[in-house]
Order: sequence, then structure tokens, then C-alpha cells
Amino acid sequence: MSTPPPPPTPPIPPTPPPGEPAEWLRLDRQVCFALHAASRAFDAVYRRALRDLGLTYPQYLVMLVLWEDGPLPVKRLGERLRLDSGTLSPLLKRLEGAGLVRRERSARDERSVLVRPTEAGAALRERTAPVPRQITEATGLSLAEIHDLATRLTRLTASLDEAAARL
Amino acid sequence: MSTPPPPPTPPIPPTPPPGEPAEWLRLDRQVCFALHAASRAFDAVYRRALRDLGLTYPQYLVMLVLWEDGPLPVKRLGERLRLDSGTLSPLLKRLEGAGLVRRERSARDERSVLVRPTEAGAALRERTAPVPRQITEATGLSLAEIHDLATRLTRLTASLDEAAARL
DNA sequence: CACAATCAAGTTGTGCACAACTTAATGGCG
DNA sequence: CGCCATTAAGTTGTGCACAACTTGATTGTG
Repeated sequence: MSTPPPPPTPPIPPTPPPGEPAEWLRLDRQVCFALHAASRAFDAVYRRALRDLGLTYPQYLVMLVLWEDGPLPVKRLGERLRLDSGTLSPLLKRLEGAGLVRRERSARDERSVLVRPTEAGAALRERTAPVPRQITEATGLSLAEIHDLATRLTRLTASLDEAAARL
Repeated sequence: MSTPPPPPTPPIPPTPPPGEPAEWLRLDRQVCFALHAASRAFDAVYRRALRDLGLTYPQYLVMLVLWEDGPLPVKRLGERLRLDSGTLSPLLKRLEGAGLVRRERSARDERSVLVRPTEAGAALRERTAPVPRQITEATGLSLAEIHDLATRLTRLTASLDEAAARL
């Protein structure tokens, strides 16, 4: 290894008051560092929780959607997960290589490719049962807090999307 | 571990309340999707804000640290940013190729490499002045809300790190 | 009907992130 | 002193994410 795995030294002062416009730089730094770090920390926890199942975190998200919604065209999968074909195509190819999904071109619309869990893919669902609990426990948050956080983040994402469209 | 009182908690979620353990799966899905999506949305906004400067978001974070702290060895940079040499080495090589930093091996400790902004790198700082404001505005949040969010995320990251170490 | 615009997937190229490994310098301890 | 564990940085390989592009099917409009 090259650097400490979890020796987090968040560059954040103990109690920085939210204040004047001059604080923008510092606050911007804080929130972007914090979100970036949180996202990577989440990834790390999922990686460990999923490693025995042979799934990466994004692959797990794909399987979750397929388990809940059933077979979907790549397009819809991308809408659900906010991912484009440039990301999904190779990811799905790997899932197919692992025998977890099948891809079949739609007869109705030859452009569309339906992604469907295989038997093995469906069977894997049971083995993921302990994962959500592991994750929620790892957050150290109550269910109410998790729910609140998810809600805030969803709203934040909507604002950011809107702003990105204007840039 | 229970976290301190969920601060103001101004916005009550428009979605159903958190409930029993049976809700874990759904909540886990919500929060992991939400955090993943928020992180990517943030990246997208930064990407657009920084594109005329020729910086990626992680490169910008590196420059921010160097601007604030001055020349640092790769090791310390990695501690600040939670990144290891496997990520930093090629990133720094690109920054050096762009003429924004110089890397010089320490005479005192031949293992260590000091990263130092060049003139051009220091000059770039002014051009990034509008970025923090653009980002904070894109979030649609008040400074107090941003501060609160950053605090929560930092705590969350600490919990996740601790849990990851146990897995 | 023809044909241009649109659309779904896939491909290519760049960059980030991390695990596992290598290399070289350092420091500690007998 | 001599040797070995540790350390810093870099390298390699895998996978995700996205922009820009290609290919082939479909749709809409004259």
C-alpha cells in the first residue's frame, strides 16, 4: 500500500462559523471535500461488504434495480442509475461474463437491448440480504437520520443538476 | 453510536417516514443512490466551472491545498485529500506536465518528493476566484445549510472509516 | 415513399480511485 | 556495524465515469 487507508484528516476546522461571503472559499472547500470523502468512504464500505459476492458497488446497484424492477432495457437502467451507455455497456458486459445477467436485443425495437437477471443473478439476491444492514450500521446513523440525509442529498442533486444545465 | 441532535432539521421530507428493520433495504438503497448521485452531480458542476481553467476537480483540490498550505510532500497531500500515491502520482505528473507544479526530491529524505506550485500554478489561483461562489450558488443552499451538511458528512465519513476498518 | 432527424447501444480516449506490487531510502535494534 | 522492518513514491492492472463519436434502427415530415 502507499498511503493510509482510513487515516482521515479532514481539512476542516472544528467550528467554523458560517458567515460572510468571504467565507465562501472555505465553505466551498469544506463541502466539496466532505462530499467527495463521504462518497469514497461509502464506496469503501460497500466494496468490503460486497467483495465475497464478487460484485462492485455499481454492479450491485444495477442488480438491485433489476431485482426490484425486473428486466429493463439499458436505457431505463441508465435513467434509474443516472448512468450513460458509456458506463453501462462495459459494466453489463462484465456482469454477463460473470453469468449474472443476459442481454437480448429486443425484437420489437432492434435498437434496444433488454437486460435480464439469470438464474444465478436472481439467486445472488439472497446472499446480499445482510448488506443493507451492514451499511446502515456502518453509517452510525439512526434510520430517521439516514432518511433525512438521503432527502437532503436528493434535493441537493436536483439543484446541482439544474445549475449544471445552465453552465 | 448516536450522533448529536439532528440540528435544526428544517425540511421535513415529503416522502414516507423511516420505519422498521424491514425498511433497511429501501433506506440503504435510497441513501447510497442519493450520495452517489450527489457526488456525481457535484463533480459535473465543478467540471463545468473548471473547464476553462484546464483543471479537473481532483486537480483543483490538489491546487487548493497547495495554495493554502504551500509546498507539501506527496505523503501529506495524500493525507489531506484522502488519496494514495496510486492516484496522486499520475495526477501530479499531469499537473507538472501542465506547468502548474514542480516536483523535487527532498535532499533531507531521498524518499520524499516535495510538490510546489510554479509561478503559473500560483497565478492560476486568481482565476479560480469565482469558482467557490458559483458552486455554493449551484447548491441552492444557504451558507448555514452548507455548513451543516459538511459537518454531517464529515461525521458520516468518520463512522464509515471506522466501520470499514472492522470489515 | 423517401430521407433527414432522432434514438439506443456501443466504442474510444481520458482521467480518477484503489489494490497489490516494486524500488529505493531510512531508521531501529541487536 | 549490519541487517531488516518500515516508509515514500511510483507502477501495474482493474473498474467506474463521462465526453465525443460511430453504427444501425426507427420515426416523422414533406
